Amino acid sequence: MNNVFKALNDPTRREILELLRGKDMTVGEIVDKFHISGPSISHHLDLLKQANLVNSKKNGQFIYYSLNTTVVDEIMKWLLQFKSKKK
Amino acid sequence: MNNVFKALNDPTRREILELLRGKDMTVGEIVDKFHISGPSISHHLDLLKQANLVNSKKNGQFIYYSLNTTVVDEIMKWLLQFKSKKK
DNA sequence: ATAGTATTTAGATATTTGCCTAAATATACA
DNA sequence: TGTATATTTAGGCAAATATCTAAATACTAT
Repeated sequence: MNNVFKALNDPTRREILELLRGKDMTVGEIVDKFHISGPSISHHLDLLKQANLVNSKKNGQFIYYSLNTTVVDEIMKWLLQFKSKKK
Repeated sequence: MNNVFKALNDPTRREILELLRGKDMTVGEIVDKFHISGPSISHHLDLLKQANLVNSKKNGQFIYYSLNTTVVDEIMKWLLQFKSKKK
């Protein structure tokens, strides 16, 4: 859970997730969407992966990143506890 | 939104939120639940307040902190976008 | 008024984070 | 094999963060 909130605590990483909502993308395609170096984007993707928010799949010399929404459910579940008072 | 994820990106602050789910608490009561100095807890509470995740109300020399769940809905709404593919 | 309790503000320090460039690795292709 | 492209790893630096102690502020009560 720690990794998840850490991953979400950055505007660039959140924007990457939103991009991936449209379609799977290679690192290079993602890099082109930002004014940030490749290595930095690579690092962001690594953190997103550690949080299980994205998957990656190698295809030739490209690596495609895609959304992994299984963790999203967990976050929502965690958040839901606050919508009901604990007795 | 940035403030919210920033506020949630700390185990102590998340634990404070969970504590407040049970009942409103004074700063001192919260401090007693952790092995962290008063000023540090005060700072955490400040960040939670900036994120609109808690409210505070002065009562004599005490300040009571309580949950504010209005932002929780916004986070869930943001998260929900990932559960449906963008066309 | 003085002393005591509750909380915040200020200032210092160690750790973490985000960014960069340069170098390393992996694959493709001529 | 040798060169170009895609991505990651490594190393370094500046800014942000979490923590602490000491001092300031606010209220209570003797």
